[in-house]
Order: sequence, then structure tokens, then C-alpha cells
Amino acid sequence: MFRIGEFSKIAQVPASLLRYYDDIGLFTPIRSDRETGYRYYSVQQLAQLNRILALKDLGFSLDQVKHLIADDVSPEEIRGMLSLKKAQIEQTIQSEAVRLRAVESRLQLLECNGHVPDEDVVLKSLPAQPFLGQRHLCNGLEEGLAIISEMSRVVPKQVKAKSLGRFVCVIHSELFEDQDWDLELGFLLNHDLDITVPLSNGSSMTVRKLPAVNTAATAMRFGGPEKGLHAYGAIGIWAEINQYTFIGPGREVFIVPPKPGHESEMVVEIQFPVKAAA
Amino acid sequence: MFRIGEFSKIAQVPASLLRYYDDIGLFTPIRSDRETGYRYYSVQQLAQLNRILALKDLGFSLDQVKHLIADDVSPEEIRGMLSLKKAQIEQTIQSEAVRLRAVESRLQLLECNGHVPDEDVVLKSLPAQPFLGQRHLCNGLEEGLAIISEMSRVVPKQVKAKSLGRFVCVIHSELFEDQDWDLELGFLLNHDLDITVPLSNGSSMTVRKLPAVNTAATAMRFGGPEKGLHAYGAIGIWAEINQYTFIGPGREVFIVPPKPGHESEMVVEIQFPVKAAA
DNA sequence: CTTGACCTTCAAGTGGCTTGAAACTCTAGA
DNA sequence: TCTAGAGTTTCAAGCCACTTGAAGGTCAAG
Repeated sequence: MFRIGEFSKIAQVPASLLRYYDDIGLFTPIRSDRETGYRYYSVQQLAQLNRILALKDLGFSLDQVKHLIADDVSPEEIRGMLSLKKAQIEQTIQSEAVRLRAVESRLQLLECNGHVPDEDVVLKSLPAQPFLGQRHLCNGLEEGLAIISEMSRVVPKQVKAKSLGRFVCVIHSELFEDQDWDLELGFLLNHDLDITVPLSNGSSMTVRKLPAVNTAATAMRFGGPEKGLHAYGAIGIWAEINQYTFIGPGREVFIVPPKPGHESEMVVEIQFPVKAAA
Repeated sequence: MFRIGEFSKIAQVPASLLRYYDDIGLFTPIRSDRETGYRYYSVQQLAQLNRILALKDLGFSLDQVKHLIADDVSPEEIRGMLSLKKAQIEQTIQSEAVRLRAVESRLQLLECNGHVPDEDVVLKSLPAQPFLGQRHLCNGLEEGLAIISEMSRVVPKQVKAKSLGRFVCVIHSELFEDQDWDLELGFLLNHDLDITVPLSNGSSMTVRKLPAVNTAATAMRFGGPEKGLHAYGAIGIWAEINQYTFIGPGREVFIVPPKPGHESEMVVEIQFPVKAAA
């Protein structure tokens, strides 16, 4: 029989830990003096404690450890928990590796430029969302702006303000083409609607579901399309350094939409579906 | 200007997080209404928030992020923090890999035996400690027990109880030799002393420093040396599966020393210095 | 003017402990 | 037998990065 101090020295754990484990009912001394409250531990309990510490070291929570050391746990259940834990650890290692790459790329940027970049790329996940839009081949900025302008006039008359989300531009053409952009322009919708909106050029906007995106690399652009290069460049460099590849059409979400004559005040979030390169 | 709800939707973070960041002074809205307390955020603040989220994603604490986004941080300091973070992540990956091996080995044991082992191996670190002992070539259990018996009689007369630690046996000979064990027997000391204790065979016990051990694989043995095989086997199997190698003489620390005629009640902690195999 | 969506503050809970205060108990030496 | 000092007790609070919930105030559409 040892008092808590000696027992803690042998087991190489702080006495406060033993008191804590007693409190939460994970590991109780064989005897607790009624009068004085002193805790007394037996040598056999060293083995018990070792088992607890070993399981904790594997990464199990104290609740899980408590369950695992109970008598009534079948080997199958133990195997299940171990397999699960194994998968979790593999997952952790994966994401830590990604983090490591991110830190390294940040360091690399710092070495090259001598200062931190002023635009940050952030990973987000995007939910699937209904979208009222139309696909166009635009060959020029003015044409695009004209369409946006018309849609902004026409659509709010047909759709309740509650249901109307932000204006979005889906970019189907390859990046860096100077003209003949293949764009899908329209509005996100907050509810499923079944409408079509005719436009002046004879075509009409229809509803389709924009697919969810598991991971999108996003960046903000403050200003009109002429500032596009900056934000696109940031994402491109980021993807190269962090070893991500693009896996679908990018989107521009208009946070602050362009007002005629004040296009430089617009704000856009650029979103590109990406996936970690193997 | 956005209210907290819209801003949180754009930024894809819960509003509670924005309130929390406001509370701790990490990210404050550009305007807070005096009357109502409502928080108002600007589009520009999306970029600010992105920077904060990006830094947090790299693994920095909120205090560190707060420091990093302050204006007066030199690129050198930033590089320092990034390098440190990089090292920390590498460390994490290392230890997670070790954990993974441990979980896998546990699974493997389960597959082979069909049940969990009843003895657990635990890693500990041992401090350097003065040791009053003597080296012997013993060829038999009785000889060893006799020496232990004599030491237990003689030493307490020469050393104050306060200074006297546990009885220890350092095993210099290779494992699994059946006889002619090369053993160092004696007591740990709690204070540096400069004494020698003569023994009946003409030799005497002297003080030396037992070196510290960074990582030792330890297991408990309940019972006399005849039970040794079990505990030694457990450590051997453990080392093989977890890919550790032995890097020094093992020790037996007598938690419950053998009393003549009651050797089966003794309890020993077996400690082997190990190191992770590259 | 009402309704309901949105916002506020404040408090408490999460996990796995550690630290500290105030008070009590034990044991070795005088 | 007494006492000093080491060891022990309980209880409370702190750590980090948040989340959840309660109770109540604000805003905009219909």
C-alpha cells in the first residue's frame, strides 16, 4: 500500500493526475480513508494504471479509456475502436502534412518577396445551390457588363427579394483567354423555384443546380475585372506552391455588385474548386 | 456594411466566432452601434478576416495571430515564427506516426491472440540518480538472493532512511543467458553521498551515478525471477512490433523487495533503455 | 402594428489537466 | 510526548478556442 506521493513517483505521474482520475472515476485507489480522506494504492494498481496510460497514449479520450478497461468489452468492439483510431491518426497525419506544405510555401513566399502577400487564399466548402442563369459567349467586357445590367433590372421583378441570392459568374472557358469568354451569368437562389426569365436578346434564364464543391480555393478581388489578374495570380501561385490542382469551372461571386460608372468599387470573391495533388 | 449575420455567411464562419474574436480583440467590426450594440462589418474586413483564418489554419494560436497581423512585425520575426511552426508540425507528424505504429501493433496483437495482452509496456524517462552498488558475476538465483539479503541488512545501518531509495539490479550481461549473469546490485540514493559499504565477501559497495535514460520501455513483473520470462517477453515483443531497439543495460527496480521465503510476492519494474528504430 | 428574423449580453460547458489556497495528517527527531 | 516540516485533503479557478442557451432588445416586411 502506497500513499499518493510514493505511488505517483513510482508511476512517474503527478499526484494531481491521480486525484483527477479518482474524481472522474477512471482510476480509484483500493482504499480511501473515511476519516482523513487519504488515498491508498496497491502495487497491482500500477499495472492497471499502466494499461490506462498506454490506452491514453494511443490517443483515446478518457471516456473511451474508461469504457475500454471495463470487463464487458468484446474483442470485436476493441478492434473496431482501434481501427477507427487508426483511421483518425492517418487523417491527422494527412492534414498535418498539408499544413506543413502551407507553412513551407509561406516561408518560400517570404524568401522570394521579402514580405508577406497582401491577399490571402482561403479554403472553403460550398454547398449545392439553385441558380437562375444563362450561358453566354461574351467577347468583351462591355458585353458582359451589359448583360449583368439587364439581369439586375429584370430579375428582381420576377423573383421575391427573399429568394434572391448574390450575382454569380461561372467561368467555363480556360483562364487567360483574352476574348470569347464562355460565361454563365445569373443569381443564386435561396429556395428551389421553377421559373424562366426571358431576356431582350431572345434567350432566357433558367434554373439549374450549381453543384456543391468540397474544397474551393477562394480569394477576394476589390475592383473591376481589370484587377482580376492580381487575385487570379494569387490563387494560381498558391495552388502551385501548395500542390493543389483545379478540378472544375471557377466562379465569381459578386459581394458588392458593379454599379454603372462605379465598377472600381465592386468586390468579388473568386472561387476555384481544387483538390490536393497526390 | 454588413450586419454580423450576412458577414458570417459570406465568410463562412459562425457569427458566434465573430463575436468571440471581437471580445478578445482579435477582429473588431469597423462600427459598433452605441445604442443597440449591433456590429457592422465592411467588405474590406473580409480580406482581414481571411488573413486571420489563414494564419490560424497554419496552426498559430490566436495570440500569435494577433501579434502577426500587427503592423510592427518585421519579416525576420515572421520567418522565425514560421520556421518554429514548421519544426513543431514536423514533430507532430513524427509522434503521430509513432502512435500509428502503436495502434497497428495493438491491432496485430489482437488478431494473433484473440484478446488484449494483460501486461502493458509503458515508455518513461528516467532521471540520472546516484547509486550505491557493486558489480557481481552471479551464477545462480540463490547467490543473487543471498547478496540482496546481505545488502538489505548492512546498508540501512550506514545510510539514513531518508537518503535510501529502492533496490535496483542493473543487468549488464546479454539477455537469455542461463547462468553467469553480470549484475550490478544496490540501492538508489536520494542525495549525493560519498561512502563505501564493505561486504562479507571482501569487496565493497561504492557510489556512482546511474545515467539518465531518455526513453525506457518499462513493464511490471509480479513474482520472482521465475516469472521473468513473461515480462521480458512482453517488452521484447513490444519492441519488435513498435520498431524500437535496445540501447543499454536494463534495470530491475524492486518495488516490493523479496522477503526470504516469500519471493513470489515481490514486484519489480523492468526498465530497458530504447530508441525508435530509424 | 405585428410578426418573426435577427441581434445583444452574459453564463456555462467542453477536455484534460495544472496551480494555488487554506486546512488537516502523519512521522522522525528532540 | 511534543513539534516541525513534509505530505495530504478539498475546493476553486485557470488554460484554449470556442459553442450553446437563455433572456431580452432591434429591425424590416407585410
